Order: sequence, then structure tokens, then C-alpha cells
Amino acid sequence: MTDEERRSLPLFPIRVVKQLTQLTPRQIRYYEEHRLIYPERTEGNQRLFSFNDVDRLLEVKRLIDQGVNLAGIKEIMQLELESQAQLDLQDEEEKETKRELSDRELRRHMKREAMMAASQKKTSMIQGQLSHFFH
DNA sequence: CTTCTCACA
DNA sequence: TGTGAGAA
Repeated sequence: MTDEERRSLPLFPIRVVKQLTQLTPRQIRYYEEHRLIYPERTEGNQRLFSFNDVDRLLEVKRLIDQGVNLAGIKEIMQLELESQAQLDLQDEEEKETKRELSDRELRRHMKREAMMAASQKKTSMIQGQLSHFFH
């Protein structure tokens, strides 16, 4: 299981999130209504929040305290999503670069092996020529 | 306990 | 932006 999957698991009822964030249940539902969080539901239609949801709520709370309105918070979170996507892309490029480096190292290794083999042949050829002289 | 909706500031 | 009340 990846970290992202772990952070997205629906785990907490609203009463726990309330304690974790110091937000009123009313506010928490209000933020969901305005699509700042996306909690899952139980079979009884009760909200289940993930670590991600709690983190987002804490971020929302922080931004509200700083006087940012909900529209502004959405924009900020959207920007964070995009910059995170950019970081993921850079990660992939880095991995690809490493794969290319590995390939070069492999070729260098193969070249060394080829040269070793060639020098072995030279040696045995010289030995053959020398053995000819010693006849 | 939680859900939703309507009203209200 | 958020609350209170009331019903389920």
C-alpha cells in the first residue's frame, strides 16, 4: 500500500475530525458543501474522513484565520495540486535520467569486458606467435 | 450520535 | 461565512 493510499483511507467520523481540527461539525459540513473536502460515506450515510481530509481542513482553518475566503482557498488548493503534479513529473524525469545513466554505465561495463576479452585474445595470439618462435 | 433543510445575520 | 432549530 502506498502512502497516498494510506492517507486517503476513510477512517474518521465527524466527531473525531471535530476534535482534531477544532472546527464545528457545522463548519466541516459547510466546507464539504463548498467542495473543499470530499469525505466518503458509510452505509448509514455518515461521513468518513481520511488523513488527507483532516490535513485539508487544518489548511482551510489556517487560511480562514488569515482572512482568505472560500474562493481564495479553492484557488490556493488548486495551485498546490498543480505544483504537486509538476513535482511528480520532475520525479519521473529524474527516474528516467537515472535509467539512462544506468544504461551508460552498463555499456561502459560491457566495453570494459570486451576490451578485456580482446586483450586476452592478443595475449594468446602473442603467446601463439612466441611459441612459433620457440619452435 | 449523525443527517438534512430552512431561516437568518 | 457561518449558526440555530427542528425533524428524521
